[in-house]
Amino acid sequence: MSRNIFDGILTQHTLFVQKETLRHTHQPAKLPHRDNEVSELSFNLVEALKGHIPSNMILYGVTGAGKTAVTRYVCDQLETKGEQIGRLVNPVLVNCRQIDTQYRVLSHIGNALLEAHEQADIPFTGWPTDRVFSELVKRMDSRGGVYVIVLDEIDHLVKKAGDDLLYNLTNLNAELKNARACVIGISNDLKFTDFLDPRVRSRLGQQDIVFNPYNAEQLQDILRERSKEGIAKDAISAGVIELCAALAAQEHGDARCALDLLRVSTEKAEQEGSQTVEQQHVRIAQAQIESDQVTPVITTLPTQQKLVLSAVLLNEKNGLKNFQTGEVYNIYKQACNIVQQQFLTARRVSGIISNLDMLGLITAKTVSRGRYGRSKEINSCIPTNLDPVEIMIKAEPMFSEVFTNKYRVQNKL
DNA sequence: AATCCACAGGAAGCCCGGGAAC
DNA sequence: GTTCCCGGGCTTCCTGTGGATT
Repeated sequence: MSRNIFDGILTQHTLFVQKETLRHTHQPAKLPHRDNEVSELSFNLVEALKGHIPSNMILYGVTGAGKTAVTRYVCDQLETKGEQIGRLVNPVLVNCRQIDTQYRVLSHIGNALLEAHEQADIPFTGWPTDRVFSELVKRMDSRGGVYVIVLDEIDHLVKKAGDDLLYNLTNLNAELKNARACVIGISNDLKFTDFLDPRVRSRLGQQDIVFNPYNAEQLQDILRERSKEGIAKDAISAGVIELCAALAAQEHGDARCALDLLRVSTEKAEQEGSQTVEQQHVRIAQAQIESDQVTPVITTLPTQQKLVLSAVLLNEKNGLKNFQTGEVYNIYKQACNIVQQQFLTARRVSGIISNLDMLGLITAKTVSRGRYGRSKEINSCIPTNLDPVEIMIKAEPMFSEVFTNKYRVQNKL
């Protein structure tokens, strides 16, 4: 029998019992250090089980502080309890990072209300938005019950699409006859309500919960809890959990980051054929995660955005730092010439720079230089252990000419 | 106190590709 | 087919602005 390349790997000793439990998408049975938040949320949502309308809420907190996990946990329990006592409660979760326009959120909720065997029938485009809205109202009324609409990353939606949607959603109960609805917004940004119409703000923020970041000890508890289920007994050597927790605590207490670190460290140890996860594996994992996060973001950038980023990198390569928009724009135009691309207007490039900032590839801070104008201080902020130029050229081979000395790209003309 | 730089970033509108409805 | 919608990328035009310089 011929040897299959998977033979060796498949039978290799594994350190995982259940890898799923170490993913941040996994819904654990226990949520350590979030008892207060769970009870605050359920104290409000219990109204749904009584057939009343729960207050609208906003949950604040940095990424990986457990907002989404707590909400999903409470919603699951709520739905189950509702089934037991014969009250129809429908939680609908929407991630507004992917679903980020009014039309898309409404159609997503509308399609989520169908029975499992029915096909999604509100098209992703084509209808007028108000028709999607009235269809949604119709469906909610015909099914009845209480709807809990959870808008995750709501700040992202508001910054992009404004607050019309929130105005409509918080006003749903005026339209509904046979059903009831409440809205729960989840935000990373404490001040996002500044962008809201005052009416929406007062209706939405009836009750707020702030999730404080986890500290290192709390992160350790989370990791221990999950690894008990997910990783083989005694596979983790001393100090590993502590190290993962400490590194994640530096990253503003991000539990997601801590879990990723532990999972990838274990994967690394496994690949090495090691029987235990050591601290060195965590270091390797950390580098790996950084690279895995940044590389696809760069490679999937549209061409024009790649060119703008290249201009930033080129400036940096030439030893400059804190350069301003105009300098980037100049280099960008020359780079466009080299790769024979039409260049865009300064206004658009300014927008692209803001976008690259949001993606975390560069930092762009608006500063005033007095007489010398108001601009941005731009720097790339790609982890130093990565070579962004190499990633860029790999993704877009023709850009290599931009970075070579064959054509000397100069800063000032 | 007035000026003025070098932009920031909002608003409106164009064009395109997707689709629905008639 | 025609006419209507949505959304993304882009341009054009525009007003606004913090603080060094005059």
